[in-house]
This record gives sequence, structure tokens and C-alpha cells, in this order.
Amino acid sequence: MNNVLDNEIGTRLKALRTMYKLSQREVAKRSGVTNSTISLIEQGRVSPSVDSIKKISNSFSLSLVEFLTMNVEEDGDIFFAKEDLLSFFEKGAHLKLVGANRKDRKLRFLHERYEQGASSGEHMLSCDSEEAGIIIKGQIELTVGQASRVLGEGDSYYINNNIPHRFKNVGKGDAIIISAETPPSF
Amino acid sequence: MNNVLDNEIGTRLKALRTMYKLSQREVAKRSGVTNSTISLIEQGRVSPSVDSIKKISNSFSLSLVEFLTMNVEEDGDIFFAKEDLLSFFEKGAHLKLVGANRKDRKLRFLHERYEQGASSGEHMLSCDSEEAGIIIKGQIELTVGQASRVLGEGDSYYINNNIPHRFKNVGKGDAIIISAETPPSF
DNA sequence: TTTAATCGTCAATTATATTAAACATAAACC
DNA sequence: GGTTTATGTTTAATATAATTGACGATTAAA
Repeated sequence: MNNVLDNEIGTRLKALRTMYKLSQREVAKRSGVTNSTISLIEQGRVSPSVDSIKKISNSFSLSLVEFLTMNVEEDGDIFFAKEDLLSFFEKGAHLKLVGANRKDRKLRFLHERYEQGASSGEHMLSCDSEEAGIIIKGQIELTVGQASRVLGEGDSYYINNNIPHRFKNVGKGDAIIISAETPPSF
Repeated sequence: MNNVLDNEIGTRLKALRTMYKLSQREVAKRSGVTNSTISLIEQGRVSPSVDSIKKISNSFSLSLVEFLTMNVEEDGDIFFAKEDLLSFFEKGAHLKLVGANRKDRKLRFLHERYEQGASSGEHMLSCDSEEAGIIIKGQIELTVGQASRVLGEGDSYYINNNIPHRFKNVGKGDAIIISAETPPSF
């Protein structure tokens, strides 16, 4: 039996499991051990056999070593319901950020909705990140440096963010864009 | 119980143990499990608990992950009796190489004995390795490029091997140096 | 050749991990 | 309220790992 203190494995397992929002029984079913085993391991009340952690690791598509070494810190949620996205609003632009509670993100992923006639402020970013996006609905005029173009549904863009640029909804009704930027500017 | 095939852990343990030329009982004593356990694990007839492999790993000053990931291929011996070192001889210089049967070495570690008046050939190495050494006995004149100096017992050196250099025994009787070079030039 | 020491293995016992089934709690639904 | 469903936990039974003690084989010393 393990010392309940310094319960490396149980802690890792619980973190990994909750990260995936799985119940003990679900992990048990997938890995081929019982829910009791999962419970006892997480509580640090047993020192599992190599067989058991292997099975459990593999059920997460991880090797044993990967299971033992992977970064298991709280990384924010994985799935987000539409209404749960963190929202901003400024001057007719509604922005929703995917994975808001994730720290050390490598990606800023946005759902952007522009009211009719609305436009983003002129973005002039010092860091040179890269950003891509696609228009889901409406007509967006994207101005990058001196270049300008109106993009419709299905059109997309890929720009370096060190060039000043702005978005403007030039169509009727709302316009919607999905965009990503790395590294994130916020 | 493990499948006797793909017995990762038992294989690793046996390789590691024999690499250190330890008996099962010796490993048992150091790690705090019994020799029977060692035997059964090596044979792949049990799937050890995490506690057990941890204890065993630690007895080799390895973490569990290190134990699971370390390169365990036959790497040559670890300990060498004085008379077992591979010896070279050229022009009054007796060289003994530590770990001669190790492959993919990162280090060339030498015991060098120079007869009175003997000197190494002028070393001019194309690759830029680094070499350090210490004089154990006698008087060695070390010439590096234009610089030259006589080193006595306890003196040492650290040079870049892309500069031509030579050793000469300028004292009475033998002179002994212990030196190391990385990456090894032979 | 003995004797003793050391090696890896094995059988029987003990300790422990794992299971199966119940338990307690909380949320959703009628 | 009662019922259902899902959660994590616990308990008693079972399976398995670990220990104890002995065995034959090997080696070295006497």
C-alpha cells in the first residue's frame, strides 16, 4: 500500500480523468479495471500494479511513461457550451473567447460577431503574431495596410499581425467571423 | 500477472542489474524487497506494484521514470580492474583507456604514463573537442599553440583540441596524467 | 573430495491489490 | 414528496503480488 501522502499516481489519474470530464466508472469501462480500483488508486489507498496503470494509461491513449510524465496541471476545460464562452463587447463587436480559463495558451480562438456597420478598432500590434479567420456570415471589409477587400461567407484570410488592420461589417445585418491567432495578443 | 512476452520491466531490471554485476539478493537488500520478488519480476511472472519498482529503481539511484526510460542496452562494463584497461603504447607513452568496450561513448578517459623524456605526437585535431587533465606524478611540459608551461603534480589543464598541442615528460622518471576529452577523438 | 558460500528458482504462506456488490449522496424528473 | 439515475465511496470475497524458507546447481576454499 502506498503512503497516502506523495500520492503521485492517484493525483495524476484524478487530474487526467477530471480533465476529460469522465466518471470513474467510465474510465473503468474503457480501461478494463473496476471503478473501485480507480477510486482506491485516486485516494492513494493502494499501490496499483504495473498492469493496472498500463491499462488505465492506455485507455487515455497514453503510454505508461507518458502517463507518468505528462503535464497534468489544471489547464482549463476542454469543452465549452455556446453560452459558456467568455464574452467581450466593444463598439458593436461581440467577441467570444474559446478556452478562456486556460492558462499559458498558445492560441487565441475567437467567435466574432459584428453588428451592421460596426468595425474593429485599428489593430496595431507590436508583437508579430499570425492570425487566420473565415467569414461565416455577412460581408466583412478587411483592410490590411493599404490593401482592402470585402470578404463574404466562406472567404478567409491569413495575416501577420504586425501590419495594422481592421475589420468592418459592410453588409446588411450581423457578420460573423471565426478567427485564430498565435501567439495570442490577449 | 504479466504476460511473459513483452516483459518490459523484468527485462529492464535484469539488464540493469547485470550491468552493475549485482546478484538478485544484493539488489533485494538495497531496495528493500526480497530476492524472490526480483526473481519473479525478472522472469515476468508477476506484474509488480508501483511501490516495488519504485523501491528497486531508487536503489539504483533512478526515479521510476528514469528506470522506465533509460537506455538499457549492453553498454560495456562499468567497473574495470587496473590490469583490465585497454592499453596503447607509442614512443614512450603508455595510454590506458577506461571503458574501452563501451560503444557510443561521450567521453574518452585516459590514464597516461610518459617515460622519462617521452612526448606525445603533435596533436592537431580537426574536430573541436574539449579536453581536461590533471598531473598525478612527475613534470609535464604542455605546449598549446605558442604557449608552453611545465605542470607538476596536482596541476591541471583545460584546452580546446582544435589548437595543436603536445605533452612532454620533462622531469625525472615517469610522469602520469589522467585526462578526459569530449567528444572523444578516438 | 569435502565444506561452505552464493547463485537463481520454486512452493507455501502472508500481505495486498482487485473485484463484485452494496452504500450514501446529489441532481433530475414526474 | 417519491422515483430514477449517476456519482464517489466502502466492505467482503477473490485474485495476485510479496515474503519466507527451502531446494539444487555452481563456485571457491579447506
